[in-house]
Parts: sequence; structure tokens; C-alpha cells
Amino acid sequence: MATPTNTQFSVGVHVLGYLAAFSGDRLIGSDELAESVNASPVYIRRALGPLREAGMVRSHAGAHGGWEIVADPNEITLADVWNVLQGDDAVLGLHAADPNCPVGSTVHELLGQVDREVAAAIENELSTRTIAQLATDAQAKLANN
Amino acid sequence: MATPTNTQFSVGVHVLGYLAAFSGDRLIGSDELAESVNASPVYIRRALGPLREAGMVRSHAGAHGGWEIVADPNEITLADVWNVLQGDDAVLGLHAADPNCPVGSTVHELLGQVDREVAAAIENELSTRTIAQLATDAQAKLANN
DNA sequence: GTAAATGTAGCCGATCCGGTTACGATTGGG
DNA sequence: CCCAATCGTAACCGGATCGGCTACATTTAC
Repeated sequence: MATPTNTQFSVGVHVLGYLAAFSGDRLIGSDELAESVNASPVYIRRALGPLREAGMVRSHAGAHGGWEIVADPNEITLADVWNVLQGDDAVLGLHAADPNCPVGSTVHELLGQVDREVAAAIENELSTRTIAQLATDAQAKLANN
Repeated sequence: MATPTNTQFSVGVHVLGYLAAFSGDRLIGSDELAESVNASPVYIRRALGPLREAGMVRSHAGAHGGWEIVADPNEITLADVWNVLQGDDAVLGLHAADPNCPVGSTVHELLGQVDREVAAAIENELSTRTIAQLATDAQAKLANN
């Protein structure tokens, strides 16, 4: 019901892992990334824009252009990606109660506080995983087949 | 972006708090609840159905019917409400990666595991608050005005 | 200069959410 | 006994969001 339908975080993690695992000083195009992610190249570029602004990746236009990862994969945690792509979002859905209802304002204060604590808990969980770990696991899985 | 737009959890907490705070052995109709919540009576009834099945509230049809809270507000935590209304939902959005991509399947395993840990953290946060606390705070706020 | 690639805007369909209407079932009061 | 009030539920609708697709401008290697 409240499951988020936005997949940018998932796609961002996927692309960063892909770049970390399979780019040996070569640039990878949106088309190749889109095929792996199973999305459109336009969506890939849209999702990667904020990661570029955050200094994690770099893009090159023109012939033989594409994407490269520039930050150290060992230094990029899932929490970093989360903060860039969804950091400002609330986790709990809130309704717009009648402002005259004391229960409504109390619920908002309460859930607002809980939401911040939950967001901190999410960031804490995500900060224990790095893109480098993901890339290593993916390479190992590829070698076992 | 990934902010849930579903407000059933928030509405459920609001209604339970309202019932706990303002029902002195009287039944409260969907219309009164809807006015406080600022939603439609039909939506209130839809959202309260699962809470009734869970044994937290009871409804009475017919003239002078309405809703009452039957569980002890001290025993109802926000985690209980969450589990009833959104317990089965994922917290992180997942994309549908190409199954042949080792990065994609690794991302899914990784994020699936993280999602379960995050869900546990949410439940842990929510389990520390009860409906009774909410009702007490709302009554205090009402008395201060 | 041409081809290949990114950057970005616009439109579209699918999906989800909650409002609204409608109708049936239940129940208390006159 | 009938009527009004109330819940239960299904159906349909409009708005919002998401991501695919098209289109076009821009950049750049050859």
C-alpha cells in the first residue's frame, strides 16, 4: 500500500555497482546501463544527474562518451546514494487533519518525530554497505557461472 | 519522491487516539471521525475495517451506531497499527533489473535484506509509542487552550 | 562535417489514492 | 411496523506520480 513506486535509489545503486564492477577505465553509455537496469536510457540519465552533481560519477557527451565512476567505491555507502536521491522524503505518510482537532496536531507532532527517527535508522542501516561490496559480490556471482 | 501517498496508517492512529481520548462509553460515527480526520466517512470505514478485524475497535450498524475502541489503549502500540495497515509493504522501492545481469540480482538480494532490516527498525521505533500516550497528549493540549 | 553520445523538455499510459455516489443490510425509536 | 440513521461495500471518477517514448539541442571524436 505505502510501498514506494519510485525506483531511483535502486537504479542508482545498480548503476554505481555496475560502473564499479565493469568499467576498466572505459566509459559506459546510457544504452548499456539501461539494458542492464531494464529501463530507458533517458531515465538512466535523469536518475544519474543528482549523482553527478554529488561528485560520484562523471558524464561525457559526444562520440565515444558515457559514464564513469569517480569516487572511491569503498567510500560510497548506500546511505550516500539514499541521501542524494531520496534524502528529503518522508518515510511515513501523513494525512491532512482538521487543524482544530487536538488529536490531529498531536498525531502530526508524534509522527513527525517518529519519521525523523525512522529516517535516521534507515540511514544507519544503509551506511554499513558500500558500492565496493556490491561490485565484489556481483563479480563473484559472475565468476561462479 | 518515494514519499508514500497512502495515509491509512496516519488516519488509523488518529482515529484510535480520538476514540481513546473522547469516547466515554459512547459510540462515535464515521461522520464525526471524518470531520476530525478531514477525510470522507467512506474512507474512514475502509481504513478501520482491518483494525476491527484485528480486534482493536468494534463497529455497530443501525441507528445510533458507530465505533468504539475495545482494546486497552495502553496495549496498542503504533507498531501494532502499522503491522495491521502496512505491515506487508516494502519500504525501499525496487526496480526490475535484467535477470541476466549479475549486478541486478545482487542488488535485489542486497536491498531485500536491507529492506527487512529497515522494516524491523521501523517496527522497533513504533513499538515505543502507545495510543494511550497520544490520547493523553491530545487531552492535555485541549486543556491548555 | 558527420556520427555518436549526453541533456532535457514534452507527451503519453499505467497505477495508486482518496472522494463521491449508490445501494444494500442492520438497528433503534416512534 | 415503518422510518431514519448508520455501517459495509462496490463502482466510478479526477488528480498525482512514475517511467517510457519522442524530439531536439548540444557536445565531441574521428
